[in-house]
Amino acid sequence: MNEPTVFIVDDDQAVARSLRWLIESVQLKVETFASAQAFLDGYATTKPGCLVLDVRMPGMSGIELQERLTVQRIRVPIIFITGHGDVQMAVRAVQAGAFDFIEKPFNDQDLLDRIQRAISFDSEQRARDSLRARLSALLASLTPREREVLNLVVEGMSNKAVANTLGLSAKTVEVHRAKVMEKMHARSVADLVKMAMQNQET
Amino acid sequence: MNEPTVFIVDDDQAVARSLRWLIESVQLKVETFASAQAFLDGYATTKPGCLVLDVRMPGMSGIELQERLTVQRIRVPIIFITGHGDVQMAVRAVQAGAFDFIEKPFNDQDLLDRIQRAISFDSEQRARDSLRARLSALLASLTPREREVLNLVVEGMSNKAVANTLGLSAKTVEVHRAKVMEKMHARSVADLVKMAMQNQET
DNA sequence: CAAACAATAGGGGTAATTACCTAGGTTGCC
DNA sequence: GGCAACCTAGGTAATTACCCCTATTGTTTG
Repeated sequence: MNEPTVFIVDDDQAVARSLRWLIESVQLKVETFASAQAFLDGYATTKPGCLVLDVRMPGMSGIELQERLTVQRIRVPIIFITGHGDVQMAVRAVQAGAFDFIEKPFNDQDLLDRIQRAISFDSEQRARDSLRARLSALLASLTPREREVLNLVVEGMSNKAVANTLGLSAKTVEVHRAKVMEKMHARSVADLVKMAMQNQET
Repeated sequence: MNEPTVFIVDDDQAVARSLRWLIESVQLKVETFASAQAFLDGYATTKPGCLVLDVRMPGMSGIELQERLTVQRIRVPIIFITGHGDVQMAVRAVQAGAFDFIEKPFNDQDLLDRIQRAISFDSEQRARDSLRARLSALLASLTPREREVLNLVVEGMSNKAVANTLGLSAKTVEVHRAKVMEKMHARSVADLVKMAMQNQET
């Protein structure tokens, strides 16, 4: 599960086989799918790696698959492969977040290089995502009241100001605040502010 | 200076004229340049707007101009216009930050729409940049010692901890800290942390 | 229904921050 | 030389934050 996989989606089995052969030659794990739908059904988002995707396929096209993945917030890096140069399609795909877009015939080493870059990108992205997920989990463990207090503390308010804003006694705010610090594993207000900022930036 | 300008760079004067006519028809300011070099020489980075740029030109190409602008950190949004579809070039240009890349013949309204989007993007980008510039100016007004103290405070350290780290008395740290708050126009540690974070994120 | 949790609030004490004052030593510049 | 800045540091008092305790009320859940 930890080592990256290159997912190949191509309806042409001969192409898929030769891609598999090429990519396996550099000791990368490969999984092939004969259609976009097969990929949607069979892909486990927890697996790191990247997607090598044919643009034009019967049924769901590669572009449509990209759209579906975007809607589902699945952000596996996509390297499109296309047989015939359509500039508009390529530009739109890249603007929509495609990692790369290359034309056949391509240079084998060039493709391998791009795959390596896509895998690195995915790895960094997963690291960022896992940080954010841990943060969200911490925030989710707060009660509604604690979240309110947290927000006001992050705004720079003192306990007394928070108490006035929420119509509570200063004592109660102290309790909530201490609980927030404990639950968030924060040792200072600075930590809290940093966490809150990181969380809202996506 | 405040209203956006569409900069057109095209060696074909007939094309430049017809683009100017099209764009001026929607009450946008236009400046035309007959070569990439002319644009580099004549463009004032303070002017908001976007760049409509021909890919292929004698002398410096549109792509080369994009590279030069990137090196000089000039981030005017670029809409490339090309006569012949080169997928690799389009993809590289977009990956390098081009705002858009369209082929001739293009739909007039489509181009105008993209220009409007580019102008909006530039406007937002300039707003972000000016915020960052103001922040940098505030930070630049700090003395070296104040900056050290700021960094440690942002790390979440107490005055005493800062004093120990820097080999100072707690009293001295208090003075620096107060001066930092005043110079940064911050009313709380939370403000300081936010400013420091925004500044390091580019 | 008992146990756990959430929200409320008080007492009492220590530590830290903030605001106000003074003041000496160094350095760079006109 | 003198002025302005920076860095240093002390006193004092008010405010605020942090920590350990108890306690009541309501809700949720096994």
